[in-house]
Amino acid sequence: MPRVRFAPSPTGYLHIGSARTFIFNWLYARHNQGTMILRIDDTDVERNTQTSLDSIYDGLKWLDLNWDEFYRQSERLDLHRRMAREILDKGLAYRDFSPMVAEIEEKSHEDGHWLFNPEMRGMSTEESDRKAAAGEPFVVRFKVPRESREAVEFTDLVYGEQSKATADIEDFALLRSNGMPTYHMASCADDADLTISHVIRGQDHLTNTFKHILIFEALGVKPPEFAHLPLLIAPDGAKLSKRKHGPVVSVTTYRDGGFLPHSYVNFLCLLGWSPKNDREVMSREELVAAFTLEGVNRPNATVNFTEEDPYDPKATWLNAEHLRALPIEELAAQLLPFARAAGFDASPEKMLAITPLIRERIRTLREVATTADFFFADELPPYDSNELIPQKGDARMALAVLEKATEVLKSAEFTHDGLDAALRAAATDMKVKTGQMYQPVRVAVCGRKVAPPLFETLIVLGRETCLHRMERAIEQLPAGEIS
RNA sequence: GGCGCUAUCGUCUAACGGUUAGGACAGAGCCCUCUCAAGGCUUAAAUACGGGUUCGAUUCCCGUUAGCGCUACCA
Repeated sequence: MPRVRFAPSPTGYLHIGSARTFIFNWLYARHNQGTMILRIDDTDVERNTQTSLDSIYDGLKWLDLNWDEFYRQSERLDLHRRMAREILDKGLAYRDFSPMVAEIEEKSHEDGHWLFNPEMRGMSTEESDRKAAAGEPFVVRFKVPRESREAVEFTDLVYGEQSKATADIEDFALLRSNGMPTYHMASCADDADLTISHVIRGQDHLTNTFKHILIFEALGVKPPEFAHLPLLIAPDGAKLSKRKHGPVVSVTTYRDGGFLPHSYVNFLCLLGWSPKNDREVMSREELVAAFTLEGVNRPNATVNFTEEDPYDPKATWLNAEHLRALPIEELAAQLLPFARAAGFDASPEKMLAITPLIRERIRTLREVATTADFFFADELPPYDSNELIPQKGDARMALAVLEKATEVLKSAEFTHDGLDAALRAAATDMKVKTGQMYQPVRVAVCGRKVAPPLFETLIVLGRETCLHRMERAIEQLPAGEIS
């Protein structure tokens, strides 16, 4: 039974790349009847925030993603320290009493690659113990076995055979001078203790993996399998970041933008993974059934957003697809809060009546605001009365048509067939094309030319509202041109 | 700088040595039609470059270039 984990550090809101990492872990676990573990990697006390933690929970909840076990690293510090101590005692690590380098830049400016401080690495155990006992601050560093071993190797389930010369791995820290474990130490200690079988994470950790293998081996533990995921990048080629790309990197942007949680999960899955059979619109069950690590691609994937449109067009299209696949009742229920947020006095009944009319005209839930507005307005907002004039017609025709239609609507049966027959007959009667009949009526009741099909719209609006709006339209007609 | 990873239409991707290099989104056009959508059809659009290996390379190897990642007492 595989055991996988998603281990975010609560230092920002839930990033879409993190969300995807969770999803791939989750799909792997569900596909293989394994265990999904959520582990909060909060060893960096300075940068952790409760807001960030809340955002992670909110995002996962919205996406309807669950987990089977939960841990917080901050509650497991004893374990991390004990394991670090174990490595130190085995002589596989050493204390480094060098003062902390203030400037991060300092090291990177050096030409060569910093590996270790010979003085510290070579210090005798006695002296090291004495200095430690005297209270001198130190970090514990892993003693990378450059003499005894040529390279560290492993097989990545996505990227294949990996190898790195020990000569290229620096003596990384295990414990900070304040006693807190570093990410490498805490992560490996927990992965070992929680018997994680597969570590599925971003490719930015690929080169860290060599260090992690060293830690597992020092602990006398068999390393888990590793599967690294291609990164999500912005159209400008850079890694997605809030500072540079703004809210597009947050999952809440999509939630607030009216995306269905599952369609968004579907979209994220298609970034860096493919079922290899051209399937794109997939249910959650289908994703679980189709997901394998072999299907994960190696190149980074671009999230295609622009200044004008923060949403990837494919995400929008997928959302429209899922929207249409929803039962009317379900869609109406999803639409309701967005309608209310737009300031509409929306009742569930009315929403249910409108939903079939807009279902194929909206791509996101939020578009209910611009697509269904006239259904909810008591009084239509001002519109250009010239729009009432039919194609190849004039104000005189508009007036005639509107008056005729008003008569028809007073008595017509308010059903699709009833309205169709009555209005069509009226058009024939007046010797105008049906379009010349329908368009003025549409503008009169909707306040614009672009709207759902006319008869259904009239039915939902009801006879009374329709007649009122027709009356208002006739009043608004450009008077001068009529006589 | 060092080390690592990657490279197919604008974007997401398929083709695990032999295809007219396929699909989807976005774009263009046509059809359908009471407008707008939805739907149908059509169209344009790619193997980064240079060497090998091979009867044959998108596919395997090497190099170049480019992008990304790591190189912290961040994760």
